[in-house]
Order: sequence, then C-alpha cells, then structure tokens
Amino acid sequence: MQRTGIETSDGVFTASFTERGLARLEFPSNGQTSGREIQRSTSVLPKLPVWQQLTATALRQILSGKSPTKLPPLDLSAGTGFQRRIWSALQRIPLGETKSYSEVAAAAGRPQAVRAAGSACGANPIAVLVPCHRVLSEGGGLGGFSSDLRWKRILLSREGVAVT
DNA sequence: AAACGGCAAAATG
DNA sequence: CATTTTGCCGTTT
Repeated sequence: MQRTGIETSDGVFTASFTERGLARLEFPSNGQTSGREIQRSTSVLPKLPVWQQLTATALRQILSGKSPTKLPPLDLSAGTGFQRRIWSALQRIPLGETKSYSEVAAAAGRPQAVRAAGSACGANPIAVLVPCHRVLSEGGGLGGFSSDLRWKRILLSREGVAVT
C-alpha cells in the first residue's frame, strides 16, 4: 500500500494505492495546504505514476464541477459484499444529480436496508470519486456525513446542486 | 447477543 | 406542523 499526497486547490488529499488500484482517498486532514509528498515502502507499483496522475486529474475535475473523463482503477476489495453493492450503486449517480438513501438501498438490491445503506456510505473509502456526497435524505435535505459535513456542502454546490 | 448508526415512515400531541 | 416512537439492516463490540 502506497500513500501519496495529491495537491488540489482545496488542499492536499491523501491517496492510497494497492497493486489493484486506488484503494483510499481522503480529504485534506488539517487544512494543511503545505504539500509534501509522502512516500512509503519501496514496493514496486509500476502503474503508480499513471494512477496517481489519473486520480489527480479526476479529482480536480470534480472539484471544479466537471465530470471526470478518466478514472484510475478502483480497489474496493476491502469492503463487505453489501458495501461494495452500495459503492457501485453510488458510482452510477451522475454528477449534478442526487439520490436518497432509500433509492441507493433499492439500487443495491436491498430496498429495506435503508439505514444500513447509510452506514455503508460512511464506510466508503474513496471520497469524491465514489460520490457518497450525492446521497441526501428523503426530502432532499442534506443528510449526514462521517467526514466534515462541510465537504458535502462544498462538493454539492460545486456540482450545482441545491439543498434544502 | 446487544448496541449503533450519514434513514424513513408512522404515530402523537 | 414539530417531535417522538417504531421498524429495518448490515457492522461492530
């Protein structure tokens, strides 16, 4: 697992890669805009440079309200069966649109598991690229967020989504 | 086995 | 209406 920092206009995101692809993408932790790259372990991930670049580009595109043209391979093998169902359902939500937790649950084939769907979203390891922020509460009101709710707002507003 | 969520619909006042 | 209760379900302890 290799971790690297990814600089954006909103701070430095932290990405973790496995041999399968991008496994984790975290929001800038301390509002620390000082961007020093973190290098760890000298293991060989030949595609790392490519993936890193793809991630960076995709990330910046979304942050600027554009649909990403290309995504790096995502490694979601860490999640449970259910979680992965949810996460893949999330990826099918186009930029600028939103779904309710119930809809996501249904899309994942567990119409009943509304609440569990919420937890699964919170467990999503790849922020932004896996749009957990496009899931709102039933009424269209902003729901919760395990990371800063602020990010949820920011991302949505960048995508031109209004919340009540 | 029990508690805990990024929820939602029904019941209550 | 604004609140509280009551189901539901996959994780986590």
